[in-house]
Amino acid sequence: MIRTRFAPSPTGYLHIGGVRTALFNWLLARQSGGQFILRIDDTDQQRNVEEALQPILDGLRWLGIDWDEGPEVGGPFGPYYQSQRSDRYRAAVERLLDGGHAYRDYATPDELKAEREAAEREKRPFRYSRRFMAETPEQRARFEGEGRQAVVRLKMPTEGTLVLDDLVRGRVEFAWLSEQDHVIQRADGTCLYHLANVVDDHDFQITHVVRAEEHLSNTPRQVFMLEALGYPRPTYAHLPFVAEPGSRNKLSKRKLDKYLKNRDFAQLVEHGRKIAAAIGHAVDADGFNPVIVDFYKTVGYLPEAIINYMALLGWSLDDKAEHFSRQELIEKFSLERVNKAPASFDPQKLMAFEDWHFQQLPAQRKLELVVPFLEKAGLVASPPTPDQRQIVEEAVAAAGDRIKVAGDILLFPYFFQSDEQMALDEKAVAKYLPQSRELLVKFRDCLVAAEPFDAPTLERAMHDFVDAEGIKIGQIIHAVRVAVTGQSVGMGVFDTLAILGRRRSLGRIERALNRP
RNA sequence: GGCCCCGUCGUCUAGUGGCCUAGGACACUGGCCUUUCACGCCGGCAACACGGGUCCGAAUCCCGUCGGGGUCACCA
Repeated sequence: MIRTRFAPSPTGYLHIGGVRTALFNWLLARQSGGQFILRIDDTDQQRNVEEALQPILDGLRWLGIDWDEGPEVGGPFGPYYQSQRSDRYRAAVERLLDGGHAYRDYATPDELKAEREAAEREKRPFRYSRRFMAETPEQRARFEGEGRQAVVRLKMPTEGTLVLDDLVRGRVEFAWLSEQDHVIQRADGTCLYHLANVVDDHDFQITHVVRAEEHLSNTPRQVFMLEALGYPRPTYAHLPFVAEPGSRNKLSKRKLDKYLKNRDFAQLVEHGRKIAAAIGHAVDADGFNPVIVDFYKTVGYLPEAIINYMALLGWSLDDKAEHFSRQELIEKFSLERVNKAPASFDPQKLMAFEDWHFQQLPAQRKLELVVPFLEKAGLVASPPTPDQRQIVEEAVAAAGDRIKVAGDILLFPYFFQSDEQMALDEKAVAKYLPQSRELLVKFRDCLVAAEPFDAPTLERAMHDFVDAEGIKIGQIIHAVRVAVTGQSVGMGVFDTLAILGRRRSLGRIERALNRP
């Protein structure tokens, strides 16, 4: 029975790199009929754990990464918050102390710092001298008499090597000598992450520890602890991390400004901001950032597209397969095929996956996804009237793959705006309207006469008009578009006219003609 | 700096000694379609970090170099 876990800290946001780690853990559990556990690493007691956790939980749920045990669902091994498990950790510390695998250390931070600096000066690797180690009551009494306070440190071995068989890394060796006597319990009695991690993984019966590569170097101390505690060693798999676009550095939420210098990244952000602004969502740099999952949710990306893209960031099935459904990923995923090298996040490729997945959707589904954006933007009633629904349906169909993200419906606001509300792109107006004025006046009559007022009829009407006038279609079609939509780009003009209907089309042309 | 990890087109990757004059995808780019935009179609550019071995034969194995990253907290 495979049991995996994802252990986020309540930071207030779900990092895209975290998603990949969670996904791989989830996939592994789901494909084997095992369990995926969510544990909250909140040992550095913050104020608003619940508040800082909610976006993470929401993000995971939105992505379809559900957990069998953890916050909000409970489970037989709870609590699943590290802050509520301190007695478990203290008991483990006691056992480590009793077994001689850890010791109380009374060195002050300054004394420690001095040792570190001395080692650096002499250009030798630092290793704590254990000068203030206390293993007997007498020693403790003496140090405490000096007013010192104790932390608990691991008493790491000084010889031999640890051999780790990592599912993605292969065989990795560490010399015990180069490991530090890490602190596992602070002077105030609270425990540190590594200890908590080992205890929890054991308590929750985690069989496979799948986590980011940055934890590889931390593994020896964890193995030391779990062996000292008599726990079985889980199977480890250290994933390459998700890197910045065009670099090998770890992707970081705080470096958005730097990423914005990357053209593709800037494009993605700009596209997102436009949509977010239209629906009244705050677009400040901190809360609205493509490194965070919430960004995609806000803009209307498909969770299955993000899942698909993330799965391929460091994993592949073969030389061809690109598009996977959730179910296919569950069936095909394997840690053996996870890459070792970091994979950098490519906004354009994500968008390509989004596009593909969105175009797979049936019209009805697209409609459901798109309507909330129009509602939030105040372009349709909530819920939309039957007439509005009709227009949305036609617009989505006519837009075709121009809508890649649900929020892209806002590219076509003019269907839902009154003539007065519709914004005019002055540059487009200046470019196409003046020289086509006369033609536009004449073409108006074709629109009056067209029967029925649908795209094929209108197209025929325009071609007849063009033939009769002896002009090129370009001399009239752009003017019509600008007059009717206010823009120079968009979906097919005839579709646009048909969706707008005769009355509104004529009204807008009239309006354009009457502009000073 | 010590220790550990990593190194195939710009990016994600296929590749486990001959099928590789290195395949696919995204991006870029030329053309077609369309007098918008998007899609689609056809074509192009573009990589085994470097140097030594081993071998009849190396992107694939070994050694070294270089480069990148991670980690060395009373953070997680």
